[in-house]
Amino acid sequence: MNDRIFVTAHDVAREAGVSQSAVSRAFTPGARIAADTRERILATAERLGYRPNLLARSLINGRSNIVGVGVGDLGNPFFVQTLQLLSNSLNEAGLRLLMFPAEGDAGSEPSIREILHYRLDALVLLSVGLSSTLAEECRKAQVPVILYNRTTRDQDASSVIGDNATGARTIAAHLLAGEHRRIAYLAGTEGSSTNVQRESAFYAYMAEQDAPEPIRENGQFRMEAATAATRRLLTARDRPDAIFCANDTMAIAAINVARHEFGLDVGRELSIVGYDDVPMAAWPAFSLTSYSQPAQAMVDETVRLIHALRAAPASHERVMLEGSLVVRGSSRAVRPHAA
Amino acid sequence: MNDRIFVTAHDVAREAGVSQSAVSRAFTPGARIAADTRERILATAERLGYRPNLLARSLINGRSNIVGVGVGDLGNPFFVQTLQLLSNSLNEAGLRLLMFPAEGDAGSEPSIREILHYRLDALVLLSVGLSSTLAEECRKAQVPVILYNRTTRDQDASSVIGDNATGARTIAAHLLAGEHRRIAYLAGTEGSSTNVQRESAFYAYMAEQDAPEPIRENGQFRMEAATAATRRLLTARDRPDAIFCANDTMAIAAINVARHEFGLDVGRELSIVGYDDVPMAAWPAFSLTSYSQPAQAMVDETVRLIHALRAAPASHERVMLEGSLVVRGSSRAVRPHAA
DNA sequence: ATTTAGTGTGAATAAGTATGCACAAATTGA
DNA sequence: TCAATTTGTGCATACTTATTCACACTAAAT
Repeated sequence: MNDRIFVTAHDVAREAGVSQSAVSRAFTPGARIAADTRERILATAERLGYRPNLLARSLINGRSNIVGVGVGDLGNPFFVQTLQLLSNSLNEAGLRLLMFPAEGDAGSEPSIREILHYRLDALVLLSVGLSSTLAEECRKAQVPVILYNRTTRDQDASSVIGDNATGARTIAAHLLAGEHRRIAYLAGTEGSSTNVQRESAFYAYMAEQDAPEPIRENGQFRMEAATAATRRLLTARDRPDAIFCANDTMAIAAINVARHEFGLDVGRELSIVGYDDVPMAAWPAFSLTSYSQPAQAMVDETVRLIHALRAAPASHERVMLEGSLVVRGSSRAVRPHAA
Repeated sequence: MNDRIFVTAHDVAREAGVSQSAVSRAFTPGARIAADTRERILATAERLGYRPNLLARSLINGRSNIVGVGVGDLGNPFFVQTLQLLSNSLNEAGLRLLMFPAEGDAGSEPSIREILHYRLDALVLLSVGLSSTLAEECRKAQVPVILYNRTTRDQDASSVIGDNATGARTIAAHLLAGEHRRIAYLAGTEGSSTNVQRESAFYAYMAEQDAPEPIRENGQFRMEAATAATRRLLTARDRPDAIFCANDTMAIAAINVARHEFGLDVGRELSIVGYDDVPMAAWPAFSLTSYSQPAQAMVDETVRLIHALRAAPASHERVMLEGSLVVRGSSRAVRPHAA
């Protein structure tokens, strides 16, 4: 059965005329070993094609140098961007990225449960919810959890998020400055902390300013649902003249519908604002006004947290980072000069 | 140092009054163990929060159930789509996905080399080249390599690709049918098999039909380079009336430049055709004519290959799948009715 | 009743590496 | 020169689980 024969430290030891311990030390930075012995061992190892078996190494020191990353919908460019940045940062930090789908739908949680037992250094969930049973599993398996772009009431998990309240309020102020009369809110997944924070801050600010209550539709943070929701909004009698979409994916769907199905001049007849400031938002085809999330900074914080949690697995920390409003052509910033 | 205490099979054994062997057998499907003993052990394990350590398990049976996936530029939606599909398929097949950046740039190869020694079941490279030294490393480490959307002369690697020659010829025929007079080819990364195959088939077909030789620019398969290349093309005196871009990412960059920087009516004044048929190509904002790659089928074949290579690591297989032309608004299919 | 086959279990070992401990050799200090 | 320290190395063990072997026992068969 086991027909794959690998070169082991013993093979190298025999060939180089040393003990297996010496081989191990040659590959362990800072270990006590003579320089020339080390050289000879490394040369022999190179010649035989030996590299330490990382599984065995992980088995001994109890940590795998692997970070689990659960991703939801990769149709969302914000996750893709995050995944790219995270992949690079983890690699530079000498950590491996074990990726798995974690849609929160059927069949995903068993997968997470399985993966937990790789002695993960940490589990990062990208915009994925943390069920209480999963939290319990992680606690049992002693795997620190970091929620990315989401929080939870559960105190066992760390999180890295943007300042959604400030973002939503800034956007509300921007839209009100443009003197829009009928403003809609295209919500993300109901119950997700991200949507709850953006929505409540948005509605609260509108109420503070005595603006009429926004029309509400739900786009699930996804393109298809947002497309349908935008159609409903634009078909309704009291069609809005501005839509705040809870993320950029939905905003781009909204632009597509408004421009190509309803022939609207986005930015003049209808303002559309998104959230995240994904790279695509800057494309001239969309020129989407958006509130940026500092993706690189959020990833940096995530990696810092991973290191911190390796030292103190039981601790937890909640990080919140600021973004900024990026005004582009999809929204008018000031009162229109002609009615 | 090792302050994370885990529940081991011994703990469960002691608690359940059996031996460690019995615990192992309780978790090994098909092992000889009495049903009631098994039940009792599983219940105890559940109570103690025990799950087998997958690292130790992998160490023993010599395979990790982990598949390494090297990704290049995640700015390319085709890779993102592939990654999403692959992630789901591997998960369903009980395999884990270890992702790492493999741009082919500096600093990436050491990472691959490191990762190889996780006893990977296979290494899948998404549109990433396989250097001869890396091929040698993989051979030494007995890790089968699968090149996805690329091939190599090296006979040690398996590959899954689309039929680039047929695709390029079909596109050439499509453009010639539209009676375009000046056709440009926006090339991908020089030397990549994907670009070589598309380019040579495209040029060969044009020559066969006695069409003038295409203008050539290089866009590196990337958006930024393609943007600059398109500017050069459209600024030149003999501006082309059609551009075949070697992938959709470059085609979308070309559309952005043509439409928003040069004010061209894409599809009437200038035809733009891509390759891959990524989801974005269907958006009305682009409506990009493209030659589809059967992403799901390619991923299915990849997973099938992984299983085949687990059984016979030394073998290799080259799979080529057919796509089809998807005509949309960015190109005219027939002769324009008015000159 | 006795052999045969089969079942369930534990002891022992193996997978490949890291590391504490002991000891020899080399170096330092007086 | 001798004690004290430092350096380099090997031996043995540990990490955790899967699996072979041997043994006790039950059930079937003659």
